[in-house]
Amino acid sequence: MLDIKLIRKEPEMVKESLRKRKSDPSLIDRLLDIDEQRRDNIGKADELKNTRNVESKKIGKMKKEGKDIQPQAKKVREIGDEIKRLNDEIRSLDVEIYEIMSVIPNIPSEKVPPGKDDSENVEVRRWGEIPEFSFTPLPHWDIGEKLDILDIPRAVKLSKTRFTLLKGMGAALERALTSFMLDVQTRERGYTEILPPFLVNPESMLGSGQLPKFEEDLFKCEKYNLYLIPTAEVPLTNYHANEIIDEEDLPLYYSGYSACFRSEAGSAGKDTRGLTRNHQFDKVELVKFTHPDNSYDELEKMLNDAEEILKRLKIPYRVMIICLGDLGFTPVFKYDLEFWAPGQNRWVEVSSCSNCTDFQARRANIRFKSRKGGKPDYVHTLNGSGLAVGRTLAAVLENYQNEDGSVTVPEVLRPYMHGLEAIMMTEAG
RNA sequence: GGAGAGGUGGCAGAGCUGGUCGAAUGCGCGCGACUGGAAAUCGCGUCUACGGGGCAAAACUUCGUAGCGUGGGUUCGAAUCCCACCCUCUCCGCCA
Repeated sequence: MLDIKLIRKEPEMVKESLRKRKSDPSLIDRLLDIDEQRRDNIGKADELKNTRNVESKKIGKMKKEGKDIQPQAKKVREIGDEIKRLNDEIRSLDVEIYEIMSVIPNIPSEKVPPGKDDSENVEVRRWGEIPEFSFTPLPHWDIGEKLDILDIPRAVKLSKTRFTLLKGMGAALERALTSFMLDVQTRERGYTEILPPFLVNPESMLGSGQLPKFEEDLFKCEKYNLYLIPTAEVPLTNYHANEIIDEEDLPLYYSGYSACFRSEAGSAGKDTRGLTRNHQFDKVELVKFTHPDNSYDELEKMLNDAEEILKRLKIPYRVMIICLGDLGFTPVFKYDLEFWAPGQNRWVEVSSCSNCTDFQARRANIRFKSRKGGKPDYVHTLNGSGLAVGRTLAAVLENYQNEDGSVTVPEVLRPYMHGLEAIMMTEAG
């Protein structure tokens, strides 16, 4: 949600931003028109309410004095009818304003590079050596199948396509990765761990920006009016919804594991194999609530927190800045982390770290205030994956595969795997 | 799921035989006085949103409106009455 005052003040700038995002800039003219009507009506209604309050109080006095209140009551009732009419108008204008406001995307930072789609994202740095194999490295789904730790056909039998099932050491490795990620973020990087609900109400989905525009991407539990979360960003960001945080307490860092559920509408044909794009996956999420003055610095730190996981796993990756055309609805600036997948001979996204500035804070009504007074202001919210667990598992399998079909367990994960050094054919299952 | 009780400001807690209630009181918090400093004490202050005016603008200020779980209704007027929904607590049932 943008600030309506900003739209009033600089409509051309907002329109230009919409044009760049291929949204319809005429929305803004419509919005400003309704906004003016609304304010006009509020002014009229408030004036009438004032009159009503004054006249109404007179009735109280008249009653005490034993006078006939009927003529006065009739007069005030008529004022009330007019107020009711204006209120109805205001309400329908409010609805229309909200409908428009909630589909206007955030205004990208000026630092976002131009570009029409993900092919124009900008690489900022690489870490690690791309490994050389003396054999042809396999994609993770082949590795997983051979080791009998990834069973997709059975997952499909149980559920439907685009669901997966981990077995034996595969499941254990997923758990190890999750614990490792959470331990790093909570014990070393200052995040407070949250294990959130995986089903949330529509208000929460509105707060973080999934609704109303992206309903088709969500799984809904119709009977209970709840949605399965597509990321822990939703519950973590809404954690402070409708609250005013002490300025002294900022920044706040939260990290949480959740299963994530995405309908993947419109992704037919993409990444159909393996762990890369499924309806359900595990993720450790990072969310920050920061002072508006330092959200960009905090984004850099958050990016480093996500990178740290890949560094310790010794998986080569690169950092990308997302260009205008690939940015999405909510963030003003976004980094992606992509690991090198030798079995697929390509880079695969494993994390996104975004600064959403006050866009979500406005929707979810998350503000901060100094104890010493002053007006509350909206916090900035940031979110990032730290990391997507399923894809990280894929990264481990592909980067740590050996010629005999075994997979070496990365050193940092061994404490979480009871010291296991490698997953062998014979140990499968 | 059944029975009952209840949801008031940062917290606790009055008000709930409708008008003078944005709402007593206490705590907390902020500023000031006192003090070598602190505690205690005393004084002042302390919600938010929207709309209009003042200011280049923000801060701020002034006027008005709204808000006592949420949404409707009754009434000239609702924290107070009625309805629906949500939530919390206690007991029972069920259950990992």
